[in-house]
Amino acid sequence: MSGEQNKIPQATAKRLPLYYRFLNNLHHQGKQRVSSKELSEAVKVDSATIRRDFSYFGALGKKGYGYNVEYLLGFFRKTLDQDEVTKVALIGVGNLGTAFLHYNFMKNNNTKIELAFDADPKKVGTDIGGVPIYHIDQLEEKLGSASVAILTVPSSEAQGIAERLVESGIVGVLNFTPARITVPERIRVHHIDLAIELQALVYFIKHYPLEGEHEDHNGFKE
Amino acid sequence: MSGEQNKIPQATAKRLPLYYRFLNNLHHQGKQRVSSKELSEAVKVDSATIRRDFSYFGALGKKGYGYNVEYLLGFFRKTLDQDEVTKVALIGVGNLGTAFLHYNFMKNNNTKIELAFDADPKKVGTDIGGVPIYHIDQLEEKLGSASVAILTVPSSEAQGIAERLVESGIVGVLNFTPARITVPERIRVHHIDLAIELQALVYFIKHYPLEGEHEDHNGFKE
DNA sequence: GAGATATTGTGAATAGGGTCACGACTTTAC
DNA sequence: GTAAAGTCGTGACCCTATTCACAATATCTC
Ligand SMILES: NC(=O)c1ccc[n+]([C@@H]2O[C@H](COP(=O)([O-])OP(=O)(O)OC[C@H]3O[C@@H](n4cnc5c(N)ncnc54)[C@H](O)[C@@H]3O)[C@@H](O)[C@H]2O)c1
Ligand SMILES: NC(=O)c1ccc[n+]([C@@H]2O[C@H](COP(=O)([O-])OP(=O)(O)OC[C@H]3O[C@@H](n4cnc5c(N)ncnc54)[C@H](O)[C@@H]3O)[C@@H](O)[C@H]2O)c1
Repeated sequence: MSGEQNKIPQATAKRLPLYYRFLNNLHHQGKQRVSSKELSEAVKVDSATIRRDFSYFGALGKKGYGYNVEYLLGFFRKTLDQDEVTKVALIGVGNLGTAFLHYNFMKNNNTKIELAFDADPKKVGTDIGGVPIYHIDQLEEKLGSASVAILTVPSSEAQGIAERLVESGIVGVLNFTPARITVPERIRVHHIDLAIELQALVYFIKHYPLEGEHEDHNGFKE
Repeated sequence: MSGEQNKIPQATAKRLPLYYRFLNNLHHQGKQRVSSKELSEAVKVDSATIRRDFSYFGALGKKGYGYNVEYLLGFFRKTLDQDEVTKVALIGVGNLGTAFLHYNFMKNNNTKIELAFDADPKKVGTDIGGVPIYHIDQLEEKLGSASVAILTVPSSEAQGIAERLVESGIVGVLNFTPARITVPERIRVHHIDLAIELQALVYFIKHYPLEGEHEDHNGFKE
């Protein structure tokens, strides 16, 4: 069922939502055609990479012309959305979790946070941005057909909750806690570790200073 | 200054804060030695990769023994510049920005959000988690020696603010907006695009379902 | 319609990381 | 002291992704 358009590299798959978003922008601006070069400037991805990415889906463009925005958009809509909304559950309505709920995650895409869980009785029973908050004790009972979970609980709770989620049929986890959770191999876990992202950025700045390609050395002191 | 221990792969550099964090845990647990295999299980990184990562810094371990936790920790502290705090400014104290300020970013590391900016007069003048919030009009005036910025403004504002930040001497940006900003080459920008992370996770689940491989992949000889 | 120009799609080369597998060395057991 | 067990550091290999560079093909100009 899902295995037909098979060989798309993962790196490409991660860029698809980005392309999709920018194509939407272009479409709203009334643009009818776009070249890989233009798109490259907008999304900051090399134009050859864009052409290669698109080519995995066949010949979507026309030589000497570029790509038809509307056609491309329709194509991505089918490819990304699969006209099927994935239900997402959010666990841990604290600082981060609340922000995500308010963001009411996606306007034009295939995911929706349908429900949330917390251990705090003050939060249970309320809703944020239309998403109801249940008590974590009701996890198994309420989870329903949600297949993806966003994990924003304290890190000490992460492993235990992850196990319950897996038991309840979740197949993907977006883990914002610093804990590295252990789950069966069939479960996909993506870590987003904000503290590490910041530390890594600082490390790169200090250890791999980017040269401004112009020779103008303005005061890099030792 | 920074160019001596040069050839560390970026992938390695991104894992260093992770190692550091787990080594700290081990140290607090009173553990004195650790093998790459043990560490591997904790951080979910292949043990050969860990050894390779460490080896870029020289021979930090002892054959037949493993690594001395305290020594390794001291080494990473120096390498990651834990002693020297990088000042960070946060721009846009909305849902996400507020969460970050409350998190009071890092306990055991080298970065600190020192100040924040927003355009909303109701927020200006207050502080969150001890971080003062200034008006965005005072950006140039107050920014001081902050060298990194966290960007959590509406995406329409991102490019304009980024330009002002660059003008004011910022060298790194952690961009949480969906906008792809254009900056001089010497500026390092890391994008964290939460919507895309979620979409990509969903895409992977649908198109690359992980088989629950019962066969464990411990291809150890014998 | 012809020549100039634009742009794709892709083979080939390059870059970048991850993993295997084993020699070298250390520690542990007895 | 000797043998067994444990673990590192790394050469060799493999895989994935990126980039170059160009033939093929389309559009545009007049
Ligand atoms: N806020 C940030 O900026 C930030 C940055 C990086 C990482 N993180 C990580 O994200 C996670 C959440 O951070 P936060 O700032 O939102 O923390 P928080 O303390 O504000 O929120 C945690 C929420 O989880 C709830 N909770 C606690 N135990 C629970 C359980 N067993 N089941 C269900 N809910 C439970 C709490 O009631 C609370 O609402 C933490 O692991 C943190 O380390 C946060
Ligand atoms: N909240 C989320 O979960 C989430 C998820 C993914 C991406 N994002 C992105 O992160 C960014 C922030 O999201 P948010 O939910 O915190 O939005 P928000 O609207 O809650 O916050 C934006 C803040 O920026 C301030 N602001 C507006 N214009 C400004 C300016 N010119 N200078 C300084 N401050 C200004 C506003 O006053 C507000 O406080 C957005 O670009 C959003 O797309 C947010």
